[in-house]
Amino acid sequence: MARKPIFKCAADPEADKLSETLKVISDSKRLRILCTLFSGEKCVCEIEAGLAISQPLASHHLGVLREAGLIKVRKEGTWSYYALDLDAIRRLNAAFKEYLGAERIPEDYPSNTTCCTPSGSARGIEKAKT
Amino acid sequence: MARKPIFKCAADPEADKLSETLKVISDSKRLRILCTLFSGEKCVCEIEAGLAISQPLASHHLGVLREAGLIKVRKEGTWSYYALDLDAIRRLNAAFKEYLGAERIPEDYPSNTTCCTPSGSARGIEKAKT
DNA sequence: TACTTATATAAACCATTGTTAATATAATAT
DNA sequence: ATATTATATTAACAATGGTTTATATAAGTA
Repeated sequence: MARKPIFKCAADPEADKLSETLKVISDSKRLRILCTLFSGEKCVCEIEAGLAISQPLASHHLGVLREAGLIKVRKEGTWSYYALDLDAIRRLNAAFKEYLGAERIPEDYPSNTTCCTPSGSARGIEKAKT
Repeated sequence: MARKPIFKCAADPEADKLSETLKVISDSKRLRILCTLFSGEKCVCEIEAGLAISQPLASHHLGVLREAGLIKVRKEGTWSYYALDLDAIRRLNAAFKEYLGAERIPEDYPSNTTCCTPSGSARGIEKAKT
Protein backbone atom coordinates (compact mmCIF):
# COMPACT_ATOMS: atom_id res chain seq x y z
CA MET A 1 0.00 0.00 0.00
CA ALA A 2 3.13 2.12 0.06
CA ARG A 3 3.21 4.59 2.94
CA LYS A 4 6.18 6.77 3.63
CA PRO A 5 9.41 5.00 4.61
CA ILE A 6 10.18 4.88 8.31
CA PHE A 7 13.63 3.30 8.43
CA LYS A 8 16.78 5.33 8.50
CA CYS A 9 18.47 3.40 5.70
CA ALA A 10 15.23 3.50 3.72
CA ALA A 11 15.33 7.25 3.44
CA ASP A 12 19.09 7.62 3.05
CA PRO A 13 19.95 8.71 -0.51
CA GLU A 14 23.45 7.33 0.05
CA ALA A 15 21.96 3.87 -0.38
CA ASP A 16 21.14 4.67 -4.00
CA LYS A 17 24.69 5.76 -4.60
CA LEU A 18 26.14 2.64 -3.05
CA SER A 19 23.76 0.34 -4.90
CA GLU A 20 24.72 2.07 -8.12
CA THR A 21 28.39 1.39 -7.48
CA LEU A 22 27.68 -2.17 -6.42
CA LYS A 23 25.80 -2.69 -9.66
CA VAL A 24 28.92 -1.65 -11.55
CA ILE A 25 31.22 -4.02 -9.69
CA SER A 26 28.75 -6.90 -9.58
CA ASP A 27 29.67 -7.93 -13.09
CA SER A 28 32.23 -10.72 -12.83
CA LYS A 29 34.43 -9.34 -15.58
CA ARG A 30 34.50 -5.89 -14.05
CA LEU A 31 35.15 -7.32 -10.61
CA ARG A 32 38.12 -9.20 -12.05
CA ILE A 33 39.37 -6.10 -13.80
CA LEU A 34 39.26 -4.11 -10.56
CA CYS A 35 40.90 -6.91 -8.64
CA THR A 36 43.61 -7.06 -11.28
CA LEU A 37 44.29 -3.35 -11.23
CA PHE A 38 45.38 -3.57 -7.59
CA SER A 39 48.63 -4.99 -8.95
CA GLY A 40 49.24 -1.84 -10.96
CA GLU A 41 48.44 0.09 -14.09
CA LYS A 42 47.29 -1.97 -17.06
CA CYS A 43 46.54 -1.23 -20.69
CA VAL A 44 43.52 -2.53 -22.57
CA CYS A 45 45.43 -5.22 -24.40
CA GLU A 46 46.67 -6.61 -21.12
CA ILE A 47 43.19 -6.73 -19.61
CA GLU A 48 42.00 -8.31 -22.83
CA ALA A 49 44.59 -11.07 -22.66
CA GLY A 50 44.46 -11.34 -18.90
CA LEU A 51 40.74 -12.04 -18.82
CA ALA A 52 40.52 -13.79 -22.17
CA ILE A 53 37.88 -11.46 -23.55
CA SER A 54 37.59 -9.57 -26.83
CA GLN A 55 39.00 -6.09 -27.25
CA PRO A 56 35.66 -4.28 -27.60
CA LEU A 57 34.36 -6.06 -24.54
CA ALA A 58 37.40 -5.11 -22.48
CA SER A 59 37.08 -1.54 -23.70
CA HIS A 60 33.40 -1.51 -22.84
CA HIS A 61 33.83 -2.73 -19.28
CA LEU A 62 36.71 -0.37 -18.68
CA GLY A 63 34.45 2.41 -19.91
CA VAL A 64 31.75 1.45 -17.43
CA LEU A 65 34.23 1.37 -14.58
CA ARG A 66 35.62 4.71 -15.64
CA GLU A 67 32.18 6.25 -16.00
CA ALA A 68 31.50 5.16 -12.43
CA GLY A 69 34.67 6.88 -11.34
CA LEU A 70 36.28 3.71 -10.02
CA ILE A 71 39.24 3.81 -12.39
CA LYS A 72 41.09 6.45 -14.34
CA VAL A 73 42.94 6.54 -17.64
CA ARG A 74 46.34 7.79 -18.68
CA LYS A 75 46.82 8.05 -22.42
CA GLU A 76 50.21 7.66 -24.05
CA GLY A 77 50.31 7.45 -27.81
CA THR A 78 47.80 4.86 -28.89
CA TRP A 79 47.91 3.18 -25.51
CA SER A 80 45.45 3.73 -22.68
CA TYR A 81 46.67 2.85 -19.24
CA TYR A 82 44.00 2.18 -16.66
CA ALA A 83 44.48 2.29 -12.90
CA LEU A 84 42.34 2.32 -9.79
CA ASP A 85 41.02 5.64 -8.54
CA LEU A 86 42.24 5.19 -4.99
CA ASP A 87 39.88 7.74 -3.47
CA ALA A 88 36.91 5.98 -5.06
CA ILE A 89 38.11 2.59 -3.80
CA ARG A 90 38.48 4.01 -0.30
CA ARG A 91 35.05 5.61 -0.46
CA LEU A 92 33.56 2.33 -1.62
CA ASN A 93 35.21 0.55 1.28
CA ALA A 94 33.83 3.09 3.72
CA ALA A 95 30.31 2.93 2.33
CA PHE A 96 30.30 -0.84 2.30
CA LYS A 97 31.43 -0.92 5.90
CA GLU A 98 28.81 1.60 6.92
CA TYR A 99 25.99 -0.35 5.32
CA LEU A 100 27.02 -3.96 5.54
CA GLY A 101 30.04 -4.06 7.81
CA ALA A 102 30.11 -7.11 10.07
CA GLU A 103 30.99 -4.73 12.90
CA ARG A 104 27.40 -3.55 12.79
CA ILE A 105 26.11 -6.90 14.04
CA PRO A 106 24.81 -6.48 17.61
CA GLU A 107 25.98 -8.83 20.35
CA ASP A 108 22.59 -10.41 20.90
CA TYR A 109 21.47 -10.53 17.29
CA PRO A 110 18.69 -10.99 16.45
CA SER A 111 17.34 -9.07 19.39
CA ASN A 112 13.89 -10.56 19.49
CA THR A 113 11.73 -7.57 18.79
CA THR A 114 8.24 -8.32 17.63
CA CYS A 115 7.01 -6.80 14.48
CA CYS A 116 3.33 -6.34 13.98
CA THR A 117 0.71 -5.19 16.41
CA PRO A 118 -2.11 -7.64 17.17
CA SER A 119 -4.35 -5.58 14.95
CA GLY A 120 -2.08 -6.47 12.09
CA SER A 121 -0.87 -3.02 11.09
CA ALA A 122 2.86 -2.47 10.85
CA ARG A 123 4.47 -0.44 13.56
CA GLY A 124 7.28 2.08 13.30
CA ILE A 125 10.75 1.02 14.22
CA GLU A 126 10.73 3.21 17.30
CA LYS A 127 7.45 1.86 18.63
CA ALA A 128 7.90 -0.75 21.35
CA LYS A 129 6.19 -4.07 21.75
CA THR A 130 2.61 -3.71 22.98
CA MET B 1 40.85 -12.81 -29.77
CA ALA B 2 40.36 -14.39 -26.39
CA ARG B 3 43.33 -16.42 -25.23
CA LYS B 4 43.44 -18.10 -21.88
CA PRO B 5 43.31 -15.84 -18.83
CA ILE B 6 46.64 -15.10 -17.17
CA PHE B 7 45.66 -13.11 -14.09
CA LYS B 8 45.14 -14.76 -10.75
CA CYS B 9 41.77 -13.05 -10.12
CA ALA B 10 40.78 -13.82 -13.69
CA ALA B 11 40.91 -17.55 -13.10
CA ASP B 12 39.55 -17.52 -9.56
CA PRO B 13 36.05 -19.03 -9.45
CA GLU B 14 35.49 -17.20 -6.17
CA ALA B 15 35.07 -14.05 -8.23
CA ASP B 16 31.93 -15.46 -9.81
CA LYS B 17 30.51 -16.22 -6.40
CA LEU B 18 31.25 -12.75 -5.09
CA SER B 19 29.87 -11.05 -8.18
CA GLU B 20 26.73 -13.11 -7.81
CA THR B 21 26.26 -11.94 -4.26
CA LEU B 22 27.06 -8.36 -5.20
CA LYS B 23 24.40 -8.55 -7.89
CA VAL B 24 21.88 -9.50 -5.24
CA ILE B 25 22.75 -6.63 -2.91
CA SER B 26 23.20 -4.08 -5.68
CA ASP B 27 19.48 -3.48 -5.85
CA SER B 28 18.72 -0.40 -3.77
CA LYS B 29 15.65 -1.92 -2.15
CA ARG B 30 17.48 -5.08 -1.17
CA LEU B 31 20.43 -3.08 0.10
CA ARG B 32 18.04 -1.11 2.30
CA ILE B 33 16.39 -4.28 3.54
CA LEU B 34 19.72 -5.75 4.54
CA CYS B 35 20.79 -2.53 6.17
CA THR B 36 17.52 -2.47 8.07
CA LEU B 37 17.83 -6.05 9.28
CA PHE B 38 20.98 -5.14 11.21
CA SER B 39 18.65 -3.61 13.76
CA GLY B 40 16.92 -6.95 14.30
CA GLU B 41 14.36 -9.39 13.03
CA LYS B 42 11.59 -7.94 10.86
CA CYS B 43 8.41 -9.31 9.35
CA VAL B 44 7.28 -8.64 5.80
CA CYS B 45 4.70 -6.07 6.76
CA GLU B 46 7.35 -4.07 8.56
CA ILE B 47 9.72 -4.13 5.58
CA GLU B 48 6.80 -3.19 3.42
CA ALA B 49 5.93 -0.16 5.53
CA GLY B 50 9.55 0.66 6.30
CA LEU B 51 10.53 0.94 2.67
CA ALA B 52 7.20 2.15 1.35
CA ILE B 53 6.86 -0.66 -1.18
CA SER B 54 4.04 -3.03 -2.03
CA GLN B 55 3.62 -6.36 -0.25
CA PRO B 56 4.41 -8.58 -3.25
CA LEU B 57 7.48 -6.50 -4.01
CA ALA B 58 8.74 -6.79 -0.44
CA SER B 59 8.07 -10.50 -0.51
CA HIS B 60 9.90 -10.83 -3.81
CA HIS B 61 13.03 -9.03 -2.67
CA LEU B 62 13.09 -10.95 0.58
CA GLY B 63 12.85 -14.11 -1.47
CA VAL B 64 15.84 -13.11 -3.57
CA LEU B 65 17.90 -12.31 -0.48
CA ARG B 66 16.88 -15.61 1.07
CA GLU B 67 17.64 -17.54 -2.10
CA ALA B 68 21.11 -16.03 -1.99
CA GLY B 69 21.51 -17.19 1.58
CA LEU B 70 21.98 -13.70 2.98
CA ILE B 71 18.91 -13.82 5.22
CA LYS B 72 16.85 -16.51 6.88
CA VAL B 73 13.20 -16.89 7.82
CA ARG B 74 11.44 -17.90 10.99
CA LYS B 75 7.75 -18.66 10.55
CA GLU B 76 5.24 -18.14 13.31
CA GLY B 77 1.60 -18.50 12.43
CA THR B 78 0.96 -16.40 9.37
CA TRP B 79 3.96 -14.23 10.09
CA SER B 80 7.38 -14.60 8.52
CA TYR B 81 10.24 -13.07 10.44
CA TYR B 82 13.34 -12.32 8.45
CA ALA B 83 16.82 -11.81 9.88
CA LEU B 84 20.38 -11.60 8.62
CA ASP B 85 22.30 -14.82 8.18
CA LEU B 86 25.31 -13.72 10.18
CA ASP B 87 27.70 -16.25 8.67
CA ALA B 88 26.77 -15.11 5.19
CA ILE B 89 27.27 -11.47 6.14
CA ARG B 90 30.67 -12.28 7.60
CA ARG B 91 31.64 -14.27 4.51
CA LEU B 92 30.56 -11.38 2.31
CA ASN B 93 32.69 -9.00 4.36
CA ALA B 94 35.69 -11.30 4.05
CA ALA B 95 35.28 -11.76 0.29
CA PHE B 96 34.82 -8.05 -0.29
CA LYS B 97 37.95 -7.31 1.69
CA GLU B 98 39.92 -9.93 -0.18
CA TYR B 99 38.93 -8.58 -3.57
CA LEU B 100 38.46 -4.87 -3.09
CA GLY B 101 39.80 -4.10 0.37
CA ALA B 102 41.59 -0.77 0.56
CA GLU B 103 44.33 -2.60 2.48
CA ARG B 104 45.33 -4.18 -0.81
CA ILE B 105 46.50 -0.84 -2.23
CA PRO B 106 50.30 -0.88 -2.52
CA GLU B 107 52.34 1.98 -1.04
CA ASP B 108 53.62 3.24 -4.38
CA TYR B 109 50.45 2.65 -6.40
CA PRO B 110 50.36 2.68 -9.35
CA SER B 111 53.76 1.07 -9.60
CA ASN B 112 54.63 2.17 -13.11
CA THR B 113 54.86 -1.12 -14.89
CA THR B 114 54.62 -0.98 -18.63
CA CYS B 115 52.11 -3.11 -20.38
CA CYS B 116 52.67 -4.08 -23.97
CA THR B 117 55.84 -5.12 -25.75
CA PRO B 118 57.00 -2.91 -28.62
CA SER B 119 55.72 -5.53 -31.02
CA GLY B 120 52.26 -4.82 -29.70
CA SER B 121 51.38 -8.19 -28.29
CA ALA B 122 50.22 -8.33 -24.70
CA ARG B 123 52.59 -9.75 -22.17
CA GLY B 124 51.87 -11.94 -19.22
CA ILE B 125 51.69 -10.34 -15.82
CA GLU B 126 54.85 -12.12 -14.73
CA LYS B 127 56.87 -11.08 -17.77
CA ALA B 128 59.08 -8.07 -17.10
CA LYS B 129 59.56 -4.98 -19.22
CA THR B 130 61.77 -5.61 -22.26
C1' DT C 1 -18.90 -21.95 8.36
C1' DA C 2 -17.40 -17.47 6.49
C1' DC C 3 -14.25 -13.57 6.80
C1' DT C 4 -10.22 -11.31 7.66
C1' DT C 5 -5.02 -11.06 7.77
C1' DA C 6 -0.08 -12.12 6.42
C1' DT C 7 2.51 -13.82 3.03
C1' DA C 8 3.76 -16.22 -1.29
C1' DT C 9 3.38 -17.13 -6.13
C1' DA C 10 2.37 -16.44 -11.25
C1' DA C 11 1.90 -13.97 -15.30
C1' DA C 12 2.76 -10.05 -18.00
C1' DC C 13 5.25 -5.88 -19.10
C1' DC C 14 8.89 -2.92 -19.67
C1' DA C 15 13.62 -1.38 -19.19
C1' DT C 16 18.27 -2.46 -18.69
C1' DT C 17 22.45 -4.65 -19.97
C1' DG C 18 26.18 -7.95 -21.42
C1' DT C 19 27.86 -9.55 -25.71
C1' DT C 20 29.16 -9.72 -30.56
C1' DA C 21 30.28 -7.95 -35.10
C1' DA C 22 31.43 -4.20 -37.67
C1' DT C 23 33.42 0.15 -38.12
C1' DA C 24 35.82 4.49 -36.72
C1' DT C 25 39.74 7.08 -34.83
C1' DA C 26 44.25 8.12 -34.16
C1' DA C 27 49.08 7.26 -33.59
C1' DT C 28 53.10 4.98 -35.39
C1' DA C 29 56.01 2.62 -38.79
C1' DT C 30 57.45 1.57 -43.58
C1' DA D 1 50.80 7.90 -48.58
C1' DT D 2 49.88 3.30 -47.08
C1' DA D 3 49.75 -0.11 -43.64
C1' DT D 4 49.61 -1.59 -39.07
C1' DT D 5 48.51 -1.22 -34.20
C1' DA D 6 45.75 0.13 -29.98
C1' DT D 7 41.62 1.60 -28.62
C1' DA D 8 36.88 3.44 -28.88
C1' DT D 9 32.26 3.52 -30.65
C1' DT D 10 28.00 1.91 -32.76
C1' DA D 11 24.16 -1.04 -33.81
C1' DA D 12 21.78 -5.19 -33.05
C1' DC D 13 20.42 -9.01 -30.31
C1' DA D 14 19.32 -11.98 -26.49
C1' DA D 15 18.71 -12.43 -21.85
C1' DT D 16 17.95 -10.85 -17.40
C1' DG D 17 15.39 -8.63 -13.89
C1' DG D 18 12.44 -5.13 -11.29
C1' DT D 19 7.70 -3.91 -10.94
C1' DT D 20 2.71 -4.33 -11.05
C1' DT D 21 -1.66 -6.77 -11.01
C1' DA D 22 -4.05 -10.58 -9.82
C1' DT D 23 -4.52 -14.73 -7.43
C1' DA D 24 -3.34 -18.50 -4.13
C1' DT D 25 -2.28 -20.37 0.43
C1' DA D 26 -2.86 -20.76 5.07
C1' DA D 27 -3.55 -19.29 9.71
C1' DG D 28 -6.43 -16.88 12.81
C1' DT D 29 -11.13 -14.88 14.21
C1' DA D 30 -16.16 -14.18 14.56
